[in-house]
Amino acid sequence: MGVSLKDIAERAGVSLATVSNVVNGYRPVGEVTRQRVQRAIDELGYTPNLSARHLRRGRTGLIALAVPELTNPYFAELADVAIREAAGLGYTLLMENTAAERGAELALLEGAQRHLIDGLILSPVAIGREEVLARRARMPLVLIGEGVYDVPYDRVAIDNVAASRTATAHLVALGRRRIAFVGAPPGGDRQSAHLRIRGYREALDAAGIPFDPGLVVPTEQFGRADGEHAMHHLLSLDHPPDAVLAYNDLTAIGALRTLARSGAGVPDDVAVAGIDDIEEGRFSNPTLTTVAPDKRAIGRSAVRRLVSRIEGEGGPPMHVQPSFHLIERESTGPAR
Amino acid sequence: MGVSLKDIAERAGVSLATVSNVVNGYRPVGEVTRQRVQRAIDELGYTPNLSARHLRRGRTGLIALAVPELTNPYFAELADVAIREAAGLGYTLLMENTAAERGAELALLEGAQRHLIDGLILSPVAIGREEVLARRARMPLVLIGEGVYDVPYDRVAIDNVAASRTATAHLVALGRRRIAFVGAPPGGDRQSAHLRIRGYREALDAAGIPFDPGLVVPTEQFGRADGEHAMHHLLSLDHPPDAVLAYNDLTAIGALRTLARSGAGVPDDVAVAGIDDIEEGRFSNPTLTTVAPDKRAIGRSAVRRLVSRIEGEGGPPMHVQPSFHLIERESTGPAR
DNA sequence: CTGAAAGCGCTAACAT
DNA sequence: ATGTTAGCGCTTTCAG
Repeated sequence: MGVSLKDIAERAGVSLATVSNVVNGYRPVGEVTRQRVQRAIDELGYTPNLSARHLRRGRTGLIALAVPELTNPYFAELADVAIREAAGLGYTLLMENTAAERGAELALLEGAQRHLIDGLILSPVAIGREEVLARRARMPLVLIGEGVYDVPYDRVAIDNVAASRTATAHLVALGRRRIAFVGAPPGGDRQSAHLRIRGYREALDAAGIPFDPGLVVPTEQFGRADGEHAMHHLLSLDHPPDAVLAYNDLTAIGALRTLARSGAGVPDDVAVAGIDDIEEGRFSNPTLTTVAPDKRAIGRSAVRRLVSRIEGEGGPPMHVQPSFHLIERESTGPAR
Repeated sequence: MGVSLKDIAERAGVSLATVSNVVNGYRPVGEVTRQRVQRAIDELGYTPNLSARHLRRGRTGLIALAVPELTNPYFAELADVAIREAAGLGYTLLMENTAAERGAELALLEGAQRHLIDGLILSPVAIGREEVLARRARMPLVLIGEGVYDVPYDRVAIDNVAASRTATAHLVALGRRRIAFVGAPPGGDRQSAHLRIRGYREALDAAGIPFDPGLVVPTEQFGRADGEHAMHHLLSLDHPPDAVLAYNDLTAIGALRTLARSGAGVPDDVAVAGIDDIEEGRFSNPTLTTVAPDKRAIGRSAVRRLVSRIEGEGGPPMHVQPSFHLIERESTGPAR
């Protein structure tokens, strides 16, 4: 194997403990000794064996970020922020893919990786409040998104109702009256879709526009293909919508695709808006109006909360609510 | 702490070794004993402490996939495949972001994470052949992409010259004569861009089309914004191109954006093709013609090669060359 | 300020 | 088929 503390201790003519203290700085070390040790470390190219350290400390320095889809740009962008933040705090972040499967989310929740990671950031979509409440594992947990709410864990999520209301109000202000919502939850699960629909309805109510259930289209998943199919369905209606709010940017982009293919003008015939502000929407044709959550804040807060808990911070669970803002682009803009 | 082997051993009235063998199956265990041990494991909810196992075995079971950009869909899709493959082989895959920085690539190459990971899959873009040859670390290494070639390590990469040649030949076959290349390397580094330019030139030569250096546009990076700017430049030329091959799909999508904004017709006025086959290009407007590398094969081969080396496979370095194929979509299709 | 030594939980070599 | 035990490399008491 490689160079160990013992090698350094021998070379520098000191004890193991002293070398350890030079490395970790837990106790003061005399200047002369420190230099001798440091030289030995440099000469031999010592780096601590993390497995041994972890075994001894009972912690691994790893945390996991579990998301329903790795290839979803929203989560990729979030992961990017979270990885940097974790590194800055001395932790390594591991990505987990739950594939939006109940079993996977549950397993993680109950400590599937308990010996590998010190804590978990989970974006739950397939499990509900009861399952989180029934959790028995003690590993620190931070939830992101509004998939599960009102549980005794730290949580980081924007106000989805408000975000959705804002986007819908924008469509209303544009003079749209038949506003569809694409991306309702298939079964009845998927809490965050419910919240976004609630915001949508609130904005409709506020504008005195009657709610038409026929304009709310359920989708299996929340990808581009789902938006594409849902839009297809909407265009086949007797009275197609004049605007669409999609569950997220990805489904919105799918909708744009169908509209382009059908020859419908966007925004002239149909205005389209999404939620997430993924970079793809800044380059789509037309560019996509969206609600931008503060992804930086989400990623950083989630990691910070988790690390605080790992390092022993007590206190009641916190709910961090990062901000969001509407970004108007071509898909709801004036006619070109 | 949690439940340990010792607890199980006591509960089941057997030795540590026997429990270990039930868990790992290294030695046969009597059926009756096995059942007693298994019951104890289930009742106490035992899971092995990985740090201890790693310390003892001298391996961590972690491997890293280091890419220049986490938010690039190509790498996200690759990571998705690789994570699954690694899990299937009993390893956990860690994502590392080099941000295309020389220092980061070099550090990883030289064993920055040596005690955390058993092996590294690296997609080098900022370092060159010499730096890889000068490597002193002994940790197993697999390179992906053609950023560095002809080095004594396993490598997984498609034939970039051929891929690019194929795409260019397709544009030629469409009757295009002024074909631009967007995404040349800025400095002179970035080997894979060179290879793609070589393929582009070969196809031009084969068709008897003179090479026009003014149609090769360097870009800082290889993202959407870079394609957008490069296309802007091309449209400002006295004789703008009638086709564009982009370094990758992302830059191609940036080019599409500029073309849409300028009112140019795609493919009528300008045909556009990319390389990578990211899902985004299947939904862009117009949809993007691209060269699709076998990402599944790339991700799986890279992980398998690495794991083989970690587990002691010797032999000369292998070069795996997954296949690719052209996918014709609207951006080079007939006029709508 | 420094040293000695216990022990984290596991695997594997050696015994029975 | 099962048991005993050394030791992986580190941190952290307890002594000095």
